[in-house]
Amino acid sequence: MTYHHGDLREALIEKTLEMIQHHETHLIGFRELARRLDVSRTAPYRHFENVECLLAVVVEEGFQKFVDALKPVVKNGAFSDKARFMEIGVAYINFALEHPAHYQLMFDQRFSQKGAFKEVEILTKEAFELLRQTVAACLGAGASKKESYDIAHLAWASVHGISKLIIDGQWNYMRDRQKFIRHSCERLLTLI
Amino acid sequence: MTYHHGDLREALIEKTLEMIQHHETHLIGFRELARRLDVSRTAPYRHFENVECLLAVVVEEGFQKFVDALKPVVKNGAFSDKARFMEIGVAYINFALEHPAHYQLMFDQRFSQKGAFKEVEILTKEAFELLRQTVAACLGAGASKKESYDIAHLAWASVHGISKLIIDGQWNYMRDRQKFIRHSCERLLTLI
DNA sequence: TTAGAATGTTGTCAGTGTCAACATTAACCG
DNA sequence: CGGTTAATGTTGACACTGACAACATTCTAA
Repeated sequence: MTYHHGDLREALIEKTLEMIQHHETHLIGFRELARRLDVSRTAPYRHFENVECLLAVVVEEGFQKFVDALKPVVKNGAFSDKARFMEIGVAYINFALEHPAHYQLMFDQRFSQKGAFKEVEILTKEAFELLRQTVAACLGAGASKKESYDIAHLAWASVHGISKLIIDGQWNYMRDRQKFIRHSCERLLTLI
Repeated sequence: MTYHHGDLREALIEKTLEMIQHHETHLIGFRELARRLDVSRTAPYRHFENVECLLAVVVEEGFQKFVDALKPVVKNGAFSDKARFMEIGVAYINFALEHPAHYQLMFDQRFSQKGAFKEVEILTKEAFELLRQTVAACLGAGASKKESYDIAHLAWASVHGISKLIIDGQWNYMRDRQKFIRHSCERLLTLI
């Protein structure tokens, strides 16, 4: 047994992700993580100032995965612009539903407030740009940039709202969730 | 100085609301509340099983206020059906922005999961019905009930998404928020 | 008036985050 | 190679939280 762990920093991030996937977000904490990694309670402090800083890194990784999930759809040449817009919506919501706890964390107030966590901010913008450019393509050359921004923001809000309401259990009574999602994303095309 | 407080239960709810309004949600807890109400640390347990149960009551009051804020718009005969739909959206978002912390709590996962907190569930449905009936009126007699449900759900998601993204600080860079909100609610009319 | 229910208090335990002081190991430099 | 220093891990301590049990006081109703 070594006194030094090897790569505790990475291990902390991994275990945190694991706990998030297992819906144990409420149990995440330095003491619990240390216990699971067989290390002393304050060892994590050598790698992260506090729990929030660790979570911020996990959030960054979430947005990275998020962008990676959306990019194939955005780059897929088989879609028309409008079909692409719709498929981005579907892919967005499905990502959220496949990683609910992670998605929650990614959009937690803590990481978007007061400009701390700059990396997170940059990645969010990157994801948004994927949507915005698709909207701009749908609108054609005649439209203003502001209009593409407005519509993209509204579309973002719509898919975010759907994701949130489903994840938070507000629509537990709803059957045929997938049908509703596709249907809604099709409907959102009328916004353009 | 009386040994008994008078109405500690009501006082706990009031103080909790006060703390929410002062953006001190993170400080809410039985010990802190007891301290502020000049009562012993475990006195709150005589009135609420645990903190979550206290919060559930506060959430109920939130939905009550919410419904009260939307009703005047719904009942206002001066609006056409479509204008009413739009104004409900604006009123919805403005309620959320005027009571951000309370709104957050109202839609917290904890109170909509697994059918506990039935009162909350009933009030949510009541608020949704206000929107759904307006949508049904817009659609006219020819449309199916399912269609009004689908569109109302999507519209709900949209205004919820806008509210959440603004409250959570994701759109801090956005100027002319009010203009965007009205503009978006107008755009949502194309969904019908 | 008095027994029992309601309400409030104190003591205790387990859990958390965080800091300071100390121990061990790794890395680098002469 | 050996020794100094930085990186990393540990232990102890403190303040805070939720929660339960045992006890105290007050209110209520027979």
